[in-house]
Amino acid sequence: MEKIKLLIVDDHRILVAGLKKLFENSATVQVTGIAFSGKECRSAIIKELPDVILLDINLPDVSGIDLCKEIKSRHPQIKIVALSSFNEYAIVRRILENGASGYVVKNAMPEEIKMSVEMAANNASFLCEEIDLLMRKHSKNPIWLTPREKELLKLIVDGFTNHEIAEKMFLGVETINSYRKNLLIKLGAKNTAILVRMALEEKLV
Amino acid sequence: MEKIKLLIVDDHRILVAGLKKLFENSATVQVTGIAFSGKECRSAIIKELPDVILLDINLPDVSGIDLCKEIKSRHPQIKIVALSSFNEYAIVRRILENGASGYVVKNAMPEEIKMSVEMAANNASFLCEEIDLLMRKHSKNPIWLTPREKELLKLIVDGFTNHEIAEKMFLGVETINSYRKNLLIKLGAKNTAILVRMALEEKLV
DNA sequence: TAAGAATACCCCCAAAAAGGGGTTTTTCAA
DNA sequence: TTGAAAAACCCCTTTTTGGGGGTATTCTTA
Repeated sequence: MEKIKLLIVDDHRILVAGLKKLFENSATVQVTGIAFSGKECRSAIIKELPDVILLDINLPDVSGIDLCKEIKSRHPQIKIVALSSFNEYAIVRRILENGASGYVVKNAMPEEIKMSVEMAANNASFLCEEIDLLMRKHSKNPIWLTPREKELLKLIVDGFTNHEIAEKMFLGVETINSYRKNLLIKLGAKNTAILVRMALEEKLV
Repeated sequence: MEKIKLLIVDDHRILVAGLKKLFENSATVQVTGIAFSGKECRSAIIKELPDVILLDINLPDVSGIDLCKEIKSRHPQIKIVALSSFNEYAIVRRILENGASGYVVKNAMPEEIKMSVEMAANNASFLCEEIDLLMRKHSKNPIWLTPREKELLKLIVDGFTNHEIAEKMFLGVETINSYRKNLLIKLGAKNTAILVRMALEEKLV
């Protein structure tokens, strides 16, 4: 059986060195390429046709989420494992929605990283322990805002008054008022301060 | 001349592997120890008495800032280079105030990391390029709040009304009103939403 | 096709915040 | 010791928000 061809995409040079070392003596995985940016990643894919990509979602030139989507649409057979420092629900959810087979935080155990690559290659999905826990916790009380509500929330966070928002959204001030009150109830926020805080902390905008 | 004795403290195993590799063939630096937590760090210091510590400021068990302070008070001769993913002014400033000789982001070039350790050992300070730029930018318009203003801002972010804040701070509501208006002017914020946003984004609280 | 969201609108009113003016006392450093 | 900054207080007014009720469309999906 052939070894799994792995492409590592991350601008953290030291981390990449660590990853290379991790797979150095692996019987199942072979690191066939390294890329430090989205651009390098694209050309590496064409050159090497990897089976799995370990993809940092914070690259200097492109959003990891967009890149993930792009890769999956062009090469659906390539499996992607997202690699990131963030353990935030919104980010994980978005990257999984965009075709990633796994998500591993950078301080995960080496075994978890190895595992994630092998699982991905076998068409299975994998989340490191920390993220798995996070997803379970959040799936209990998912905060789901309608597109319109998100739009409004963003404008509130940007500091516009109801009057200004009404103009921007081509709606009546009363409508904005209703929406706003609804948002407070929906998020259990007592006032604008809490609303803004939640929006920023939970990355709702 | 003796080699610089370096202790690496970071819970990101892969990154640590990369760092070890980085110094493997170094003529000037020798990695004498590895620690994956604050606890391990403390015992490693006693055992090995390193010259320089590469210290991740996001350890699982302790705040890197507190740990840095603690180490410097017990072993003033040990130089500390902070290692982090964050490029935020408030964090960098705080860690430098607490005795760090340098600050390097994790996606810095390997040369920068080597440099930072050597500079630290020679009693010089070092900031990686990205952080150096950040510090220059922010030193132009430092946002300085008085202790009382910070206290107030925190309560605003926590969603309390002027009335509630007045009770908590044992002050009159009018006083809170004045302070609050002053905060808006000082930070150039137009309303509470912007105030909360700035407080969170600039880590003023 | 009927229920349920989501969207958009309306009124009243009270509470809170924001904008404008001030004063006094304390604290701390030049 | 004398200023300047910080801390605390006060009044008036308008704007913005929040709390409580509603109603009427569309659009989707079971």
